[in-house]
Amino acid sequence: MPGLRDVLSGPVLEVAPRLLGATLRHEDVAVRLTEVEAYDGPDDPGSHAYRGRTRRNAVMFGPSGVLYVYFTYGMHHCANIVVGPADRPSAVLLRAGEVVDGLEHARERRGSSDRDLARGPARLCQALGVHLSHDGTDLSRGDLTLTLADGPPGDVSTGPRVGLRHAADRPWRFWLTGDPTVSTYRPAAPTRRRG
DNA sequence: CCCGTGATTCTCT
DNA sequence: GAGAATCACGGGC
Repeated sequence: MPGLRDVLSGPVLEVAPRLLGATLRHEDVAVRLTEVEAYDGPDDPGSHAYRGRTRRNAVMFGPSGVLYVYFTYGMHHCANIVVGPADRPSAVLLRAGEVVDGLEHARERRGSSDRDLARGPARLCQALGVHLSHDGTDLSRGDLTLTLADGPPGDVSTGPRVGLRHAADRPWRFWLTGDPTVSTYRPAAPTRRRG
């Protein structure tokens, strides 16, 4: 049976759907992933890595199996799992999940209905208590761990990515068909010009 | 639909 | 450097 690192080092479009049903745990809270999105290396205009390495995206250029966390819109954190071969900066954005352990703690952090605890990339981070200090964390040890699902999680759907201005139409979003914790689809906000 | 919110990145100098 | 645009979002109406 291949190890976590072996699975995650494959091509991002193969790895992303395999992360559905996997469990990401931070201390007492665990989330079963129900929706993810692929960002594929230097040729993907939607990826943070598209314009090369910066301080923010540096961990995308490192080994697979670590968490890439960034802060955006002045208030939200989003988490990705770095995947693919080491020379290719690819990652899988964790868009939504179901809280399967530490429900009380997740409720304290979120103050929402149970369905919405991790329904969206920033909500997922908030429910898990993941923030910038976790950027670059290795997921195979420590208090932040990823466990792959034992078998196929069920039907998987594919569709366009959410909220990007560039290359959103690539059907690189994967989710568990019919799962209620999958995020609501919001197309990218139109670019507003200052007037 | 609107808009908060502030770090990051871009585009000039 | 400075100033401006951008932003893989979410809550509220």
